[in-house]
Formats: sequence, C-alpha cells, structure tokens
Amino acid sequence: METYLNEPKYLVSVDCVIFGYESEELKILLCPRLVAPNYGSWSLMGGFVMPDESLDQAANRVLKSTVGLENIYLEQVKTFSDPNRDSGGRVISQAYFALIRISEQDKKLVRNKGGHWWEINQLPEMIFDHGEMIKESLKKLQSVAFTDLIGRELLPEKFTLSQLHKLYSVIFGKTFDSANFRKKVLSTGKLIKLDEKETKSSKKGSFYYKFLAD
Amino acid sequence: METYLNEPKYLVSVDCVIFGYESEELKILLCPRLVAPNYGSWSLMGGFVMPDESLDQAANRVLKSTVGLENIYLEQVKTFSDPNRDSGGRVISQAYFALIRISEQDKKLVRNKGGHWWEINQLPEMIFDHGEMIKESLKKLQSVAFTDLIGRELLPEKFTLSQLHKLYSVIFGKTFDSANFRKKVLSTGKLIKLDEKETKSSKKGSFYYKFLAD
DNA sequence: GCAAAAGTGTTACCGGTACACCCATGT
DNA sequence: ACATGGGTGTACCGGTAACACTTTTGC
Repeated sequence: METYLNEPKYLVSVDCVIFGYESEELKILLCPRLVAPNYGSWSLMGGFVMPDESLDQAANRVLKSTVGLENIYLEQVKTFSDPNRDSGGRVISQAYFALIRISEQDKKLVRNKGGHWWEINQLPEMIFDHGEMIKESLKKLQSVAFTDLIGRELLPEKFTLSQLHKLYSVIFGKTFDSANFRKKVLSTGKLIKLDEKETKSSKKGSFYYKFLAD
Repeated sequence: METYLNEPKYLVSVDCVIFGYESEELKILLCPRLVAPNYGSWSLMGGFVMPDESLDQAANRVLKSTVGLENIYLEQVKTFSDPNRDSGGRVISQAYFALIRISEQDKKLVRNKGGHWWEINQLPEMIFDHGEMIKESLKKLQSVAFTDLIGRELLPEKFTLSQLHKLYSVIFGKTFDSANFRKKVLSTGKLIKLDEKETKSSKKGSFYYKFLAD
C-alpha cells in the first residue's frame, strides 16, 4: 500500500564516522570515494539505505562491508540535509559514529577499499560535509565518554589504567590528573583488576584490567 | 546533475513535538490526521520535506503553518526509520521538538486544523510511532533543561521565579527544593530582576524576572 | 643511585541538598 | 493574628581538583 502520491522522494544515506585507537592515537577510517562526483577524494564510509532497512541496519551493513565486523557500537549523531550538501544530487544523510578495535578489522577488506586510518588531528580534506560530521561525532563521543565509561570497544580486552587514561586524554585533547582519573574510573565499578601485569611500558609493571560484562 | 542512478528513494518527513506551557501544565499540540491511513487519528504535526528544503527548514515551515509562528526554538531529536513505521508507505521521519508560547499561537489556524493541546501525562492514542517520538523529545527536553536554563520560549516575557520553578517541576515530573532552585537559576546570570511585582498569586507579591538577551 | 612510571594519600574547595528561618500582606 | 507563598541563611555531604608522596624495577 502506498497512499502518499505525488510527494517528492529522496536518496537517503548513512555515513559512518569509524573511530579506532592505535599507537596511542584516536583515528578515523576514511576511504577514497568510488563514485562520481569527487571520485577518489577522501570520504567517510557510507551507503544508501535499502528498502527493507532501517537507518541503524544500513549503518550496520556499511560497517560490516567496510571493516568486516558485526554488532558494533553505533550511535546516531545528526542528520545532514542541506539540499546542496552533495554535489551529485539531493541526498539526505544520517551521520553515525562507531567504535571498533583496529586490530579486529578485516585488513584485506579495508585494503581493497583503499581505507586509511587518519589521526583525529591530521585529517585530510574530505568531500561534502564529512568534516562537519566528524566534528559532531567527536562532540558526541566526548559527551558519551563524559557520562559513561568508554573504552570497551576501543581498547584490547585487557588494558592498563594508564592506557585508559591515555585514551581519555586523546579523546578530550587534554590530560587528566592520573591519580584522580584512576579513582574515578575504579569508582564506577565497571572494571575488574586482573592478576596479570603489563611490563613493557614501565619498570614496575602495571596491572591489567578488563571491563565487566554488560 | 544527478549521478546516483538506480538507487532507491524515499519519502522523508519531519514530525514536530510542539511543547507549550499553560495553566501550570506542560502540553503538546496534536491534530487529527488529514490523510489516509488512520484518517482522523491524533497525530503530531508533520510534513514531507520539499526539494529545496533542509529538514530544519521543513520543520520551520510546519511550525509556521500549524501555529503561525516563525523563528521558533527547534531541536533535532532522532530519526525514525523502521521500514514499517508508517502503514501508508515507507517514510523516514525526523522528529523535532519545538517550544512555543501557547498564548502566541494563531488560534484560527490551530482551530482550523482541529489542533488540541494535551497535557503531557494524559495523551491520547496516536498514530504510528508518534508516542515514541514524544517520549524521546521529553527526554531531550529534560536534558537541555538540565544543562541550560530554559523557559524563555515557554513562559511569558515577565515571570516570577515561582512560575519558573513550577515549569521545571512539570518538565521533570518532580518538585525541586524552591530555595535551592532559586539560587541555582539566579547563579546562571541569565535572568534579570524587574522592579515590578506579581501580586495575584500571593499576598506578599513576587518580583518579575526576565531573560537577558541571548 | 637515579629515572620513570605505577599507585596511594591528604587537603581544600565547590555545588548541591536539606531544612530552619524571616518577610510581607490579605483576610 | 495567622495563614500563605516569597525569599534568605546555614550547615552538611559528596565528588573532584591539586598535589605531595611512596613503590618498584631497569639501567
């Protein structure tokens, strides 16, 4: 049944700001665009919404086809709808952000797409409003990181408090007092201390922690 | 130029959760639906996005045509995109919430549309996912009210702190300590005390305040 | 011994909460 | 005079910021 006749229709897409964490840097995955216009320019990974999909499902599909992962942490950010935002036609796009472990990506898949991980402070020129999408996503990521404890999706399963501390520092672009940070994250009760120690990055060695099950 | 061929297109709409404040109650404007399916059922005011419009512009247009007001406080809430959310066809809809002064609405216009203001806790059955849209909007309103000081768009230009207090109480569904509330809102520096007093609702009379210019 | 990172402890302050209290005035 | 809502003052509590301090171990 289709009862809305003579109403205009639009292309609708999702664009995914995929955050990863590697070498103590917060990074975003960009790929060279595969279609005109702006063929070859750096772009977020996106895709058109299919008839049987919700936007969330479309975003999950894009994630799966880009980095080969499923059940990814995804968050709706904002809808971008300026009539001229895409020079290839009228496309209304929903921005999402995702958090993944770079180590778990399907490397072959990413390489095939020409994907490249860019440090958050050294991004290249991008097509359309993708820069704006990233800005909004980072804001939202910060607001989530502020209220919840994040890291589960970005860090390895076992990690030290120093690593978590560093992650928060790069997300917010500033350093937190490490003593206070330690107390705060432990007070959430969301972490458990393991018996094992990480010994590479300090002489003393620091205990591993991991997130409790959800 | 249209370079995206053979991609599916969709109807895209905006739905507006219009909040108003009257008789110490938080209310939402609903209208009987004018088209099939579910003709006559209670519905948020919405409209399809036109080719030259952004979603924000579409929402503003809907507001203008519903209550006759322009330059309204509007906030993007969430996109609703379940393929089956609208039984009349595939429609992807962006929910917005708006804050207006009920006293400033164009009464004739609203009456013509059959609009009715419903108290937030006594809403009727609504079409599709409009109930969910309202829930999400109220959440967002609460989060904005928590961080910013709201009331400028809902209260009359001059208002007492008691009125503002009452507004916050109905928005959050609980009463705040009035002494602390008073201190908190005054500490924002966003209000100025007027010389005039409101004398109807108490023997002593209470000073009017108003919001500073943005 | 010393540097470097891990980890603990102590103090001060700030914002919020609870609540007691005073004020002005119409009845 | 007293009930009623307006308005102020104070004491307390918890979280957090600032920072001094101890621990461990490789060099």
